[in-house]
Amino acid sequence: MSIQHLGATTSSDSLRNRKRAATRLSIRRAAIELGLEHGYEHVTVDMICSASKISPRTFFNYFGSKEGVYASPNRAMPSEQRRRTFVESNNSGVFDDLFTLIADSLVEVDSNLELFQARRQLIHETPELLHKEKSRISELEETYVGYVLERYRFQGRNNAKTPDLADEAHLVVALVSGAMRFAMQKWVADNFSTTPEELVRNTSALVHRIASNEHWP
Amino acid sequence: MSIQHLGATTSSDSLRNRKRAATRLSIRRAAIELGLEHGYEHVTVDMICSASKISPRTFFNYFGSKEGVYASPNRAMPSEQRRRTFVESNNSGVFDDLFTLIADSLVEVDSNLELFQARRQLIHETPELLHKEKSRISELEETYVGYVLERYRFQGRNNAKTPDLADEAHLVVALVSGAMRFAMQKWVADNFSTTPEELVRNTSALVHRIASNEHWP
DNA sequence: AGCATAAGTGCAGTTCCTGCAAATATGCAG
DNA sequence: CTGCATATTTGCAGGAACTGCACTTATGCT
Repeated sequence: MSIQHLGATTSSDSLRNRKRAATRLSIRRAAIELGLEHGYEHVTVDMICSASKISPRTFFNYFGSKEGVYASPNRAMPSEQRRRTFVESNNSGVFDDLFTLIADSLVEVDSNLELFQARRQLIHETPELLHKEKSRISELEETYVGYVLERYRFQGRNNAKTPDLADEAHLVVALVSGAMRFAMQKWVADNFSTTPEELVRNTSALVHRIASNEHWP
Repeated sequence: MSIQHLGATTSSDSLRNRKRAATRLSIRRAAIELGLEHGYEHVTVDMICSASKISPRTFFNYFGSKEGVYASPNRAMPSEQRRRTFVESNNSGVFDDLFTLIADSLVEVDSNLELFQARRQLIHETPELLHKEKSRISELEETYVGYVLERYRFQGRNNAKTPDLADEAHLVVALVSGAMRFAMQKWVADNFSTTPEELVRNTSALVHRIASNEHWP
């Protein structure tokens, strides 16, 4: 087995990989189209399969479950670059910085904008899928807790001075997640008309207003 | 059909109703016991049925789904009394008041404490059930948004002065939900050792600390 | 062209869940 | 106590999601 060989089979645009990607896309396209037409619960995987001309077994090889075909195809993880910026930033509060970080990583839009929006709409009108999407996001929460802790440590805070530092980090992430859910919901409700930047700005402003109405120190 | 008759059949402790409640309880007991023993995904409804000596069809008559048997049996809606107090209160900020309101309504413990804790533990160690529980809670969010808006109006705020008042209410609820998820997670992690009051106090204190570290007005 | 590997398929079987109709239990009237 | 209306439980047939396994087909080298 030569180096050539290795290079060829692992290259991301071999015939095989391109074909795989194309099949994957056509299945998702069919699934979303059928979903918007008949509603999620009235679409069977057999329908998706005949529409995209594959066997049910292949469908499950690709997506693992019926819901899987409607899941976000993004990794949604911030780049190392962004992570460092967040950890070492001191410009603004954790809340705003983390909110922006997550927003940026969510907004790396699908290659296909049309499909992306169709998918969003379907998810929006299907509570079951909406819940799944939410839990997918919250699975990353532990990662973000780690980032926040790194940032705290970078600022010189530690467990000796603040015994419940981990709790504080968890709560920050939980609060930001709440704000994020609000923002995303508003985004789909507005039919994606606002830019992510505006959205972030508006939400931040609202948070500030709420905070200033509390009797907090 | 006499009034006597009507009174008897609708009374909540007729033989029928008591029997129903007993069956319901015994099914749940069996399901949770099996869940803790084998893990949620390795429990089939047939197993639950033979353990509680009913037919599968009856199981679905009672709970509608396998997950249903593990769902919280509480309504988790605040009483009218509490609602009014929240709407008309002016002591503290919305955030703290809403957080307390929701916490109180969640904590009306099950009649059977042992079963309640067993259920909590099982949910805690079963991501799928945990997510379901979360979405069940978030279905009440619209109700809470209504409460917050009522409170705003009671304080003399309205859409004329604040066009995005509804957005503000939604965001408040989203933020409180985040804090609530944190608190509940901590509660199960601590094995229910802290009292709900402590939990609320600790979480509030953390929120205040976080807020004071932000550069908010 | 031949061959190793990857991708796709067929099929049998499990589990969750539903509709429908039949069997059974309950509680009241007479 | 007996019968009757109503509530509860059950059996059965079947649909849909999903998995494991063995088998065929396609791909990309040499």
